[in-house]
Amino acid sequence: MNEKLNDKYMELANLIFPEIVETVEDLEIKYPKRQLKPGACVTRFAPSPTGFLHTGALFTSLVNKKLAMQTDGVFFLRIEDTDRKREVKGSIKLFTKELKQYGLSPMEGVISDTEQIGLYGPYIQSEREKIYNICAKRLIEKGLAYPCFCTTDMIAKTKETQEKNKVIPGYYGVYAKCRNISIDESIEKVKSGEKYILRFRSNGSHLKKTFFIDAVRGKIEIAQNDQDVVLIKADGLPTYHFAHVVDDHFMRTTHVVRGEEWISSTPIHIELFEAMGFEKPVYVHVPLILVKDGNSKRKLSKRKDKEAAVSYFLKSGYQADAVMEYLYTILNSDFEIWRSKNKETKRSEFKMNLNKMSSAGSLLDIMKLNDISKELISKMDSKEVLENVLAWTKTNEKQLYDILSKDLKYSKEIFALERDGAKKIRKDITKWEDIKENFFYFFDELYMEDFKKNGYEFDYLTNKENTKIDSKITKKALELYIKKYCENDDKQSWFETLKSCANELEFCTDMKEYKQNPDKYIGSTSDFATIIRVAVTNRHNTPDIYAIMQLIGKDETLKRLKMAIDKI
RNA sequence: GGCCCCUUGGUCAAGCGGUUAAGACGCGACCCUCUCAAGGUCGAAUCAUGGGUUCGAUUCCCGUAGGGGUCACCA
Repeated sequence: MNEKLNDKYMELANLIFPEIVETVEDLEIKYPKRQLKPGACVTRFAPSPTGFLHTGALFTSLVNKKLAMQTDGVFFLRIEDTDRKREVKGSIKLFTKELKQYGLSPMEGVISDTEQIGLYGPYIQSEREKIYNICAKRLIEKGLAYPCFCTTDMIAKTKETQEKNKVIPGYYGVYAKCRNISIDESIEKVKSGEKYILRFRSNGSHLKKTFFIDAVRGKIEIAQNDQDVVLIKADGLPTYHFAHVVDDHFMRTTHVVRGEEWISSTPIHIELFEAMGFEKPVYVHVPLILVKDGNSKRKLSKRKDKEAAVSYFLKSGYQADAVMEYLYTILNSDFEIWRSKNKETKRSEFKMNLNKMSSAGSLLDIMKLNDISKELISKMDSKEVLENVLAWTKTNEKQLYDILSKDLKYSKEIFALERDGAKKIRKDITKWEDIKENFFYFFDELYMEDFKKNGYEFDYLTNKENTKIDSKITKKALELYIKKYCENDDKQSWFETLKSCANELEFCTDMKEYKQNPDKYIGSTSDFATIIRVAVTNRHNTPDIYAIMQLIGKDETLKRLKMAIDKI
């Protein structure tokens, strides 16, 4: 009796896959276990080509690659393009490019839009149809998969009824119509050319528990899968679940690192691995990166959040390095402590520990990224800054690029200010996008542009509380200063001149004295300097004003001072 | 709604039965100072909640609440 049933299964399998002659055993030989040292982890990043690289995906890629690197394992890239409807052209090219930009290029698999390397390929799922079919055939032979002739409409109706009757929705048990038809009938239907898909015959029960050890969270206990999930869709391609099991087995993945949104479908995967007789990988479900939305948090959304695209950071002028450094702070809780003790050490030497990964999703903290980025840029010398700024402006801010390129020596000098050889390095560049706002006044063209747009920033002084400084005093100060200004002064005498001017107009040149008796004076040296500063740079917050005057030169300085007198 | 995951200051978080509950970002004050940034010093701010277990719970267990995830011929 049993033998007869087995024969029927074989018949069905051959009917469905007549062209498949290879077996699972052939695949085992073709894709043998990898010869790696004990403990080496084989990981992969497996995105679907639906657009750009997502920030959350960047994080999982990081964990994947890090895990492989620190164990002398392998990190490969596989493309999960089994949903042809959602495919966006050019995604693969973009993914590989963006991974590279962030230093996360795969060591194996898809390495560009035209190349794949490695012995476990093909690494694009649409090219692996045959492999899935071989495995599916085996499942049919074992009676663990069956053709389902239900239409999507029928299934939708069943679901509706289930929801109305408050039973768990899905294709399982008595609701799995095609599971329960006789095998002879199945064979007949296939023979007669009825359309079908392939479903898994689950033996699980949602009343029973299954469990797995998650490398981040520990033991996770969930109800067994009891759904007869789809294995092969109408278009002949597998669903994620089936492809995951087949691919990660034959690509010999040891650690499946993926976002925590996959936890709830893991029981399906477990059952599928067991049905195929494959060894299960270690699951590493990493936390999601969240974003604040009103009072609550939510997953970074491709549609709503610009930060969801990794390109956003580069476009804004963050360095990939800063983004990675930031990602490390959520990667392992003790990274920041390690970093404070190893300031100059490469991140690659930091040992990641999956136990120390937070299991709660974390909010993307732009302020923290800013701080990291600022710190990183402060370590560059002027040459490096200039190179980076040129590279960034070339594609993102052409006008500034052209201006900077005109006189590279001068451009380098403005970045050298309070940087090269300085005891206290100026830390005011967070990202390259800030450059224009911070340095525009070094260029006449941009200075005028800013003036026309915003006018002078003298309000900073005249609107201060209890200030005695008004436009009349401002004008007087500038008139006096322009007479005394001498471009050949060294810094010391420059400052003396400034102070004497200030003194003449009853500004206090002694800060302590001024603080004690502010009423006795018009303002302080600092206020006086601010008047000059605003006239020359149109900003009240700039680096050393003496140095700026030296750099832009006498003519430009005088021109701006005069202009200010005129325009106030 | 079912199931699962998560819960220490505004944010990232250390802690793993006894701590003055680290540190970082952010915030505030002061110092320094020609402004701003930086730097220095100091400060405000956290164990979601109710029950247990225990001599003792932030820590262990159970419940509750809140947040998140997931319930496709999408991944």
